[in-house]
Amino acid sequence: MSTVPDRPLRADARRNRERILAAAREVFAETGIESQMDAVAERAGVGVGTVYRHFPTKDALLGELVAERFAEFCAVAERALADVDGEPFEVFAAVLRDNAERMAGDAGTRHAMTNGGDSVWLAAAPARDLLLAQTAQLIVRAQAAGTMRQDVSAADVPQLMCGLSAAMDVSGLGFDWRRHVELLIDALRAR
Amino acid sequence: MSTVPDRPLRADARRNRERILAAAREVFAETGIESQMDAVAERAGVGVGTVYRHFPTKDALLGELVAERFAEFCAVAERALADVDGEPFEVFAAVLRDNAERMAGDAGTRHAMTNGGDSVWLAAAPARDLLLAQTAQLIVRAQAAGTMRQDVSAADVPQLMCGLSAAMDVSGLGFDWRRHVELLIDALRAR
DNA sequence: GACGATACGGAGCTATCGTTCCGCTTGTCA
DNA sequence: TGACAAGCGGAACGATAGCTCCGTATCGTC
Repeated sequence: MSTVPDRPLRADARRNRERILAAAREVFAETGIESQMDAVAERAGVGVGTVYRHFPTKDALLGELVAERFAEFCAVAERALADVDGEPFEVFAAVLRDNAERMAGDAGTRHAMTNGGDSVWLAAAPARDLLLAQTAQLIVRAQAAGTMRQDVSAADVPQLMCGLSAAMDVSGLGFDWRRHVELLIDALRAR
Repeated sequence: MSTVPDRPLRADARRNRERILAAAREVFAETGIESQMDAVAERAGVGVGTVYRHFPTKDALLGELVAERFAEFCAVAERALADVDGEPFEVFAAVLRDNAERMAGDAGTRHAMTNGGDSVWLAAAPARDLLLAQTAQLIVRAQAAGTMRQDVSAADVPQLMCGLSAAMDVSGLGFDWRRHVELLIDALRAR
């Protein structure tokens, strides 16, 4: 997972690495995955060469960002799992809403998910696996409480969420992703 | 709306136009929107210049294909509207399943919808508007029958279907679009 | 069958963008 | 403070892919 250097980085290198990641988050979020490496470098106040010193390819940089985002999703799910008082289906629904909100603010990850190559996914794979396992636990709880459809499986969720995320980018008029999430949540609710 | 020439095309030109469209459908469906114009030309047994004579830009060609697909969707919806005997919600659901099936077999339109520029949508706009109107009618019927959620609006449908279509392309393991459609249909069903 | 308009082919132009290369700078450690 | 490794900058390279240009071929008409 990600690029963990053997030796500690020099102070300026560490600083630049963070700057590059921050710049990449911004630039890709604004202009999408098509943004150029030069744009990332410029935003970071750094030369392109420096970007490539830290991330061997564009996909590696994208992968790092996606991995970070998935780590966030995992943290959200972790907190939800720790909540043993809330109604299980509502806890699950809140996770979906939260993740959707994060995706809505991050065009970069959205584009990377739908257009990025396998290499992008590779970097995020461990976090994705963890997230799937956490999702499965949340589902089991809600099903035990009888408030979620019994036939829902953990695999349904990423599929629906990927669809949601992609729909956010369709350049049609008046797409309302909050409405979309609610419809998906209702689809999974027991009836 | 598409390129309707003022004068009738010469016989060979008309033949080539059809060949190019057929080739484009195939190539884009197989390799996605990233396929090169040269590949389309080769498949059509034609030079690139000829492709550009018929379609001024790649987007124009893509737009034509998307417009054709939407025309198909409209035809499906038209037939559904003519069916006054079937249970209205099931008639509506059948339209969704049918359209999903068509999208599943056409990577070109899928990619054009999610990655194509506004110009691609422009060509399909009239068909899209018609489809939306037809969808609205199908919805009204099903709601009148009490088998569809009362709060569903016509705008919900393209949003969900775009998401479905995009999810088909996510390079994760074992995505099952048929399952996805059924979940969406259930989301809209009255409870 | 001949002539003009229409259409074709495909080599090559051009712009874009990821990536590399190498001379220069800066941090670190003794 | 000096020396050396680590890091930096950004011009330039090369591959890709959309698109153009124009000499040649084909169609429709008289």
